Amino acid sequence: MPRIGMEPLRRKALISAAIEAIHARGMGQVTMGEIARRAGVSAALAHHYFGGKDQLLLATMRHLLSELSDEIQARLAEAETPEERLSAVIRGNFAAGQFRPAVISAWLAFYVQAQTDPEARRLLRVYTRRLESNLVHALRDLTTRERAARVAETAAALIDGVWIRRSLAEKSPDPEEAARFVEEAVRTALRRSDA
Amino acid sequence: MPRIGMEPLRRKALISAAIEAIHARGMGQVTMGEIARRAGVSAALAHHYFGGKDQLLLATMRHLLSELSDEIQARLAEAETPEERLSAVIRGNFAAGQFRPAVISAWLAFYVQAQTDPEARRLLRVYTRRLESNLVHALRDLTTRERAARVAETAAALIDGVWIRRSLAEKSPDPEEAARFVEEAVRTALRRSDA
Amino acid sequence: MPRIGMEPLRRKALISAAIEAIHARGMGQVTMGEIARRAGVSAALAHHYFGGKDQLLLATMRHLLSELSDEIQARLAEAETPEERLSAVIRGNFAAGQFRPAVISAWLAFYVQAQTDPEARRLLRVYTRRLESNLVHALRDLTTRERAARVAETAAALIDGVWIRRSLAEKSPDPEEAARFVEEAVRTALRRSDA
Amino acid sequence: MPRIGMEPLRRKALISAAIEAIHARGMGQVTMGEIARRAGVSAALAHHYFGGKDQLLLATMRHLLSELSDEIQARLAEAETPEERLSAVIRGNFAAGQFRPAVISAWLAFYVQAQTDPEARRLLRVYTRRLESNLVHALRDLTTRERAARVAETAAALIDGVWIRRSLAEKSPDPEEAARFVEEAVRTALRRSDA
DNA sequence: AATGAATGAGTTTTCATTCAT
DNA sequence: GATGAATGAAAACTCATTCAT
Repeated sequence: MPRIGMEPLRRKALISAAIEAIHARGMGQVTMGEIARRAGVSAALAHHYFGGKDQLLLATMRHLLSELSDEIQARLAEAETPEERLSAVIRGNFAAGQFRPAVISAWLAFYVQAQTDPEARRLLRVYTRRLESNLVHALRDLTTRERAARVAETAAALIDGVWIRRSLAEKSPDPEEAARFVEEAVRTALRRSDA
Repeated sequence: MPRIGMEPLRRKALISAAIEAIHARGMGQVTMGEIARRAGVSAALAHHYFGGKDQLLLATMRHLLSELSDEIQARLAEAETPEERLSAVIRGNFAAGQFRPAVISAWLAFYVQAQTDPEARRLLRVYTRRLESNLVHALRDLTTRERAARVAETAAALIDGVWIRRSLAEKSPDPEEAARFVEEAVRTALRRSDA
Repeated sequence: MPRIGMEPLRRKALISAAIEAIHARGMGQVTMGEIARRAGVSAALAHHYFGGKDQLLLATMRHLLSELSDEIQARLAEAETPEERLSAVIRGNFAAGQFRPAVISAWLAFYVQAQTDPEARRLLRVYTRRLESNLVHALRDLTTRERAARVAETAAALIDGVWIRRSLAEKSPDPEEAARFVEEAVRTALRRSDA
Repeated sequence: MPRIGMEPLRRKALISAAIEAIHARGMGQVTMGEIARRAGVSAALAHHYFGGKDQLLLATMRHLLSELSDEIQARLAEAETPEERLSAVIRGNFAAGQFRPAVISAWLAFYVQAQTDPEARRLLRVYTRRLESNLVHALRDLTTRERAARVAETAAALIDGVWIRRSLAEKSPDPEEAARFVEEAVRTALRRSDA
């Protein structure tokens, strides 16, 4: 069933399938076969497009990272006050598309991968730095420059921490509630640091 | 040359080897052979002792959980004031034995495992609840009961968040600095919530 | 962009590419993709033209056999004395077009193929018989009929033996020197058998 | 069915099986599975012992080369005159264990392999040099030193050439006849070179 | 108790081949 | 006529697990 111009669609389908498969089976157990089956293509095609399991996984993470970036940029574009910018960064991280069980599984797996795989680590650093830079930028007008860095780190840690903890909680994660929780905690840290 | 009384030593050696192997190869790639080789025994023996790969990995997890618990309990036993108890919980989480690259890799791997494996999830919940309970207990005398729960959650998220972020940073993690950072952030949250 | 009259050119290009590919990767590892890429066409087209890998390889063999035959016939056409005819056969086998590393690899590969593949064996027999017949014919006027057969076999063995040994030697093969060596050895055998 | 001390036996069985399989299927088509099945073991074991297909093939050739060497050395040990030494080298190359269709297939395949695989080429050089050295040594007392080198090369080419040609002949190869043919041809070359 | 030997089951990977355009 | 797309089938290779010793 070869049709022309299918490559981009197949690639997307494979990446989506990879996210679901990682969630369902766990990163350690996913096979190219499983992912390809979910995407409705042959394992051979997945290989043809991505070159191998590791590279499909990296492509998947690049995709998630870029989606996350888009979520945050879209919110930042509409933000007008410093408070809104701060909120945009936090809420972007808990956007509906991101804060889903399957995506969380992929992120955690990515953290693990980053421990050993240099390319994964590099990608993760890009995300980390971008988050920090966004936070520092938003906080610059809300406190002194020295405090901004420290509050930004607190905020980043809270985002990651809440993210992970919520993803392991019994009930399915509630993005709105999680974002609100982080926002309030950061606001608290911020007011305190004004004093 | 089997010697009597070797079993407990071999079990410990295998668990340590598992932690190192997870760090070196990544959870997805660890093999019984690799673990056994690092422990200086045959793969067949590792099998014999633990019953299988999954169970060896779970035993490793239980070991880490119990070590963490011990670190915290030891510090709590010496704490006399509520502030010291709070500090004990935080610092226990960043204890030298815990906050090492290999152990961090193993912990992250277990977070991932917990997304799909019920037994791993159960074990991780035990840790989560114990941490929360320890925190709430320490905070009870420092603020109102309602605020205690919220600050405890903030503290827990900060611990996990700082933990992960530091473990992925360029420079090798500094337990003392990390603990201090979390302590200060929690103290800030606490003072603010008094107001 | 199909153009008319391209087929014969493409066929030749594919056969040349096959020879190069066999040399570069070894007969066992050649793939249609590799050959097609070297010829600058798609694997599908190579398939279309030749009907399959085996048949492309046999066509390549037929091509080599026929080139060798042409080399010898061209030289025989110009030979006037029995000695010249003998020389023509020997030198034809070491003609520049034939005695190149890539072609040598292909020939050896075909020898191997001929061990198991009946069609390849049939083709190789044609070459063997033609060589013998050419030699016997050239030798007929130089010695007795009985001796001619024996010297022809010696000559044939020397041609094949020198061919293989030179092609595997460290230095790149020197056609002129190889041909002269065989010629002299055959002349020696011939003079001796006169006695 | 694991029994202790089986490794050397299995290795030998696998090498024999490889020789037969190469003959039956052709080098390009042999699979580890086929070889292992012929040896009565699992493909996994073949991998375990040899590390991969290429290495099994190299091990097979090392085995054949060493057998050939043994055949020649055994004959040389019993030879007393220069003529007997010369005969020992020639007949060793056509020894019953060597001059069998399956072994011939393996050798040819090895020649091909040597075109691209450096390790195979290295091994082949060892054989080539040893053969030449044996021949020159045997010829030294039969002619002048300068002629010895040239006759040795003729002899070596004859051995290889007859070997290959006989292996492609219709009738199954006759070692005795082949050896006699080469011996006579070499003797002829030798007598001539005396003059 | 401990291990080397052995394998079955499964995974990645490669390719010739086919098909729609 | 020519190709990119797609796949089935088969191969190499890996590994947890079992078994005889």
